[in-house]
Amino acid sequence: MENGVASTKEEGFLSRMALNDNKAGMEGLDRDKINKIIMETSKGSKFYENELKRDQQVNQRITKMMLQKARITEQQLKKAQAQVEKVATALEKSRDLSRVIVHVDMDAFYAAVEMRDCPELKDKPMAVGSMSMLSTSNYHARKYGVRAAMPGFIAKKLCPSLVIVPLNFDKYRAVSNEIREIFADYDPNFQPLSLDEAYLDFTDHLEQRQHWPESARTHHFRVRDMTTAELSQEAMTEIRELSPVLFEDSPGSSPSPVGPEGVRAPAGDFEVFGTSVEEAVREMRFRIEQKTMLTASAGIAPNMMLAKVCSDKNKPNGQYRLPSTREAVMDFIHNLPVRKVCGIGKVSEKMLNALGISTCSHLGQQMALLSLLFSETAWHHFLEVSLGLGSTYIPRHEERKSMSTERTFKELSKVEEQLSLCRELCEDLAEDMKKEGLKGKTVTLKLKNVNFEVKTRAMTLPCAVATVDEIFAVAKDLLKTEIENESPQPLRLRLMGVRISAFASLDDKKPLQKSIIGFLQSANAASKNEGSGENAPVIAKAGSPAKASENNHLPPDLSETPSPVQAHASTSACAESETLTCPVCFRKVETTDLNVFNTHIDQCLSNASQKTNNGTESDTESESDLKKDREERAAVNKLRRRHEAQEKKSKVNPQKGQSSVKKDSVQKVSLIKDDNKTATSQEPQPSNSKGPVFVCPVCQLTQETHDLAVFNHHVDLCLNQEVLHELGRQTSSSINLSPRTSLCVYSEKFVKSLGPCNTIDKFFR
DNA sequence: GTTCGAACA
DNA sequence: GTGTTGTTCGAAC
Repeated sequence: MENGVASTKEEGFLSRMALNDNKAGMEGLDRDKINKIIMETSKGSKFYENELKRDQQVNQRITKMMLQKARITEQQLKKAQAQVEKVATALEKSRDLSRVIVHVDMDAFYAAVEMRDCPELKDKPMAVGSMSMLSTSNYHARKYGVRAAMPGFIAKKLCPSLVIVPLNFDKYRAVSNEIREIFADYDPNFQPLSLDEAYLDFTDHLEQRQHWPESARTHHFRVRDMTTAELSQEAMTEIRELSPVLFEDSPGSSPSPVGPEGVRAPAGDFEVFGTSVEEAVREMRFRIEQKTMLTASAGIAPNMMLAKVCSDKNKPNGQYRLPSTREAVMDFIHNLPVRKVCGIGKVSEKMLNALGISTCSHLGQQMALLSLLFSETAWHHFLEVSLGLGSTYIPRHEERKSMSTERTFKELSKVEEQLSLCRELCEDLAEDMKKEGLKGKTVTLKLKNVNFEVKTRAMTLPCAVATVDEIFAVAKDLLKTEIENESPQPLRLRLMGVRISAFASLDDKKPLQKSIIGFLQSANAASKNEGSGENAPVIAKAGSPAKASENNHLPPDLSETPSPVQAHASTSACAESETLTCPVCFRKVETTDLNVFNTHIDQCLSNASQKTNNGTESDTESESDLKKDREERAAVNKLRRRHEAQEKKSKVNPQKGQSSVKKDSVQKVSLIKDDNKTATSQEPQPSNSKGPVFVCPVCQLTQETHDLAVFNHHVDLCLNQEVLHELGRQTSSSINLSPRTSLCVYSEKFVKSLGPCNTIDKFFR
């Protein structure tokens, strides 16, 4: 109520830096004094400067919004109002008050666990985390303004006697498992939000509960569960004192005091809970407390949005039920600060405040305006909030959409260190991916420099990847590009992260993967037999049978790590086009079904390998087949030699030596060359070489690189494909190209190419 | 459809 | 001495 308005009239300090007292246990604090200390401690730091910048950006957004508002006509507003009413009517129709949704939230969870395990902390202001960052604080500390997401060193300024306890996730996870077991008794499909929070649908439980005998609603105090026979009254009192570790003055509805329905045995060793919602929830909280010696708070409401707000109402160690009537809901919403609503954070709050909106009823009053100033998704959400609506269905199990790992460190500017850190992150990520059996197509690199500026760079591959080498191949390229873009200045990093997303289900990929590996295996065997110089080692690396499925045992040497193309060659192929070209017979396969395509390749491969086997292991092969085979090889070698000759010339002078290249493309290449003539083809280009984009003269596609060497690789690659297709045209009608010959065309350059891996994709088209 | 920054929990 | 993980959205391309 009061806090919304306060941030609109901030004087001099950044609203985003100021104390966020939107948290239980933080009412009635001396905000001004606390904010002064926060500002004084922060001022001048890089972090502060960045926050200042971001605050100004938000202010600009607000200015823009206000200008937009000023241009809105009466007529527009009227029309908007009609539209809003239409949507509101529809929403109102869908209002469902029949579900009983509960949001449970452990009180100051990490801090409470630490206090439970170390009673000396009980009466001290304490927080869990480090000097850099606190995860949570106990209620003593909150009185000083110390709260979650506050750096420890600032907290120490606010409260010099603060005890900071390091995080112990294993412990919290163990407790979390304990409470989840209890949740499952009330709703087996409960949705955990974090280690200490969950949504539960109590509807079904309550229905059954009505028929439960008292015995099923009777729960014992902890002492009863102890194996030791009888505990003295003193011992029991002691345990009870330990239990609500948090506070003396809890707002109410604690699981222990008897409610109207509950029955407490005189000795206090068991309690019978009633059949109402409140009783059921109180029982759940009681059981949590008995099991973990920690308290929880809960909110009971007809939907998730409201339940979450309600669980905060009587925190700590309390619960609040919002009756399931429209009237009660609307009353509840009326003065509710918008910031209390899940999804409305400090930026949205500030923007709404600028429009004079601080409570949910304001929201309802201004909906027409909001519908003109905010996106559809945003104003629909606002409208729902203003009507007290939220989801009544708790999703069972949401599938993960991304997985990431990131690390903050003290300044890292050396390229080698950055690369090796990047690899470490990829190793961690790959390990996690393996645990969940995931593969993803999009790799995102996250960088934060010493000025706290965050950048993300992503690359989507045509095929899902999972191993260290595959992920690192992409992340490394992304990182290298950023390093190049910054050069000659170094990237001064304080954080690096790697994320993988766009998951493919493993079932989709497995069969095809087998095929490609088989493909490369045959090739490897063939190339060894043939002993054909340059190709052999490369093929062996990408597709040697032992390493094909798990090629994360490559040497850690950075220069030896595979490029994305190589990574793909070893794992997968994707097909998203309408027709697919078989890499073995070069015929177009009219399908988008990878399994069908796969079967086709398998067929081709088995034909081919039969031929190969026959050739090497039996004498039954006909002369003509042998001859054909030799012809194929001769053709491939001839084309390859021709291409190599062209390539040598083009390395020296890209304009020449590419006879098949169209004129206009050549001009583009020469333009690029002029721009880069000072750079050697081996070294990353300095930032001043940004100039024109590279357009491949063969495939006509723009290449995302400023490095001529990289670009050359790509052109080589395309030329190789030309060779392939030329060969394909020559042979598709009469000669069935065997895997070993077609594999010869995977020249070293192809496999080593740094170019984007859609080249492989193209190959399969 | 992809990429990227931003907001949010 | 200002964290980590994951999701979602909107804008730009």
